[in-house]
Parts: sequence; structure tokens; C-alpha cells
Amino acid sequence: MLNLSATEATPAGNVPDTARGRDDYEIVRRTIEMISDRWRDQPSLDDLAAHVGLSPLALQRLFSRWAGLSPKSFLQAVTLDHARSLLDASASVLDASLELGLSGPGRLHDLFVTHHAMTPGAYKQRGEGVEMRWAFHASPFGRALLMVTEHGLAGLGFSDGDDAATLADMMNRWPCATHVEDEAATAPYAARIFDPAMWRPDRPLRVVFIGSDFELRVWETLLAVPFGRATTYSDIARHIGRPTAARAVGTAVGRNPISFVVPCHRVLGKGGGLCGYHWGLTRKRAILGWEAGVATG
DNA sequence: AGGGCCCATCGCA
DNA sequence: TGCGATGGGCCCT
Repeated sequence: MLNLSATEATPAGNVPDTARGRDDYEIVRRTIEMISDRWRDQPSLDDLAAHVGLSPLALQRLFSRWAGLSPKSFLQAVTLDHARSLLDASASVLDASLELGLSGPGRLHDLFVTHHAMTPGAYKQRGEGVEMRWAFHASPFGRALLMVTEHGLAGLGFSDGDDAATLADMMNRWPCATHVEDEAATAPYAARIFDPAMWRPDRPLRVVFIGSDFELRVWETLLAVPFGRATTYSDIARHIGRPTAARAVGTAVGRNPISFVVPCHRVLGKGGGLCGYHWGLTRKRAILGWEAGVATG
């Protein structure tokens, strides 16, 4: 059974315990940050533990529980070589996904999603007439801000302590929409999204896209990249019929308003580099490493 | 104008 | 080889 939270699973299931889950991610985040900065020096478990103020054993157990991988394996998983092999293994994953539809064998861990586009008018009017209900929730990747409309999930972002900045970031995408804090409205979404036990094809998650035509095509393509696999910016460009627009694809991927659910973290540079992530490269590494742990665990 | 790109080159170990 | 740094081209908002 998957255990998203670093805390022990509760009898009721593996929904993260809010307080401890948040603290655990902060430790995991700092560990990954150090691994990312210093992976060339091969920092030892002792080095990492000292850096986050835990005993080596405690860090080993906390980290493995969270990621499904030991810090050492995780270190291996964030190297350039591994990213390249991930790309090799995922070659033409987009073509394959389209051929197989949603029932292919690689779909074991996927969060299933149905999407529909908000009217072009709503996009051009910058959210005019749309009512957004939002709240923050604990997640395995730090505090998550969710925004939902009556038609489904429209926004998901992350915070590393500055909730106001995250909220402003998300609100500014649709400045003319009505924004109301409503934890009851977003909580069911958060519970489903971050608990793989609730990822089921027969009950897909409804999401709403608000963006330009070009952005919509990029985001739709993202949904075809399976869990634990990766693609490249140029592959997406080719796939949507704009083979020379890789850079514009990068911008569109970066503007994806529903991160994690629309898996923008599964897009890498052609050489295996991570390139960028709107919510911080450390978080992109964390999610990719976590997926690797779930997929192999 | 300025990006979560890509390719060709070049300089350095 | 391999890995930075650099310059030019490319395409969307």
C-alpha cells in the first residue's frame, strides 16, 4: 500500500496527518536540496542528517518512508544519467499513449482526469464571471493551494512558507474572477489528489482549463504522459504540430495552473536536464523521485 | 521584450 | 570524452 505521508498510515487509510506531514516534507525538501546542490561530492548519510538536524537513522527512515527510496537511491535518481535513461525508456511515450488510450499497462498508478476548457471568453476576460473557491491543504510536497470552480479543479499551486505569495500568484492568473476562501469546497479534491488509493479510472477527477488555444493543447498533451515516465519540450512541440516551437511550449508548460494533476514535472530538456519548474526545481526533483519510488515500490 | 528550448561551437580538463 | 558558457534562431503572449 502506498503511503503518501511520511507519517505512519492511520487505521482509516493513508491520508496525510496535516501537522506532521508538513514538517516531514520540510525535512525531505532540505535533504533533496542538499543532494541537488552537492550530488557531485556524494554527500554521506551522516552529512545529510547533520544538515537537517536528525540522527542518520532517523533521517534514513523518514526519507525512505516518504520517498520509497533511501537517500542514496534518491541521490542516484536525480543524476543526469538517470534522467537520460528515463527519457530513453519513455521514448515516444506520447505516441504510445495515444495508441493505447487510457487503458495501457503503464497506467497502473495514474490519477485519471477528465478535462474541459472554460469558454475562450472567460480566458480573454481574465476570469470574469468565474467563481473560484480556494484553500490551503497539507500535501506530500508541502502546503498546496487548491482552487475549484463549479465545473472542477482550476488551480493547484504550492507554498514553501509564503502562503500570501502563492495565493497572489494564483489569483493573478484570473484577476477578474471572484475569489472566496472555502476549505470545505477544496478538501475533497485534496484528499483524492494526494492519495493514490483513490486514483480510479471509474471516478476521474474533473479539471477545468483556462488558457489560450496553444496552452490548452500543451496542457492536454501533458495529460498523456503516464506516471513515472517523462517526455521533452521538443517532443510536445512535435506532437501538437509545431515542431519548432519548443521554447514556446516551455513557457506554456510553465504557466500550467494545475501543477501535479497536470504533470508538468514530467517534462525535461532534450539532454535530460530539468530546465525549470514554476514551484521550484527542488520540488520538481521531489515529485519525480517520489514517482520513481512509488513505481518501483 | 522575454521566457521552464535547442543546436552548433568553443575552450578547457 | 564531457561539461560549462555563448550566440543565434524560434515561437507564443
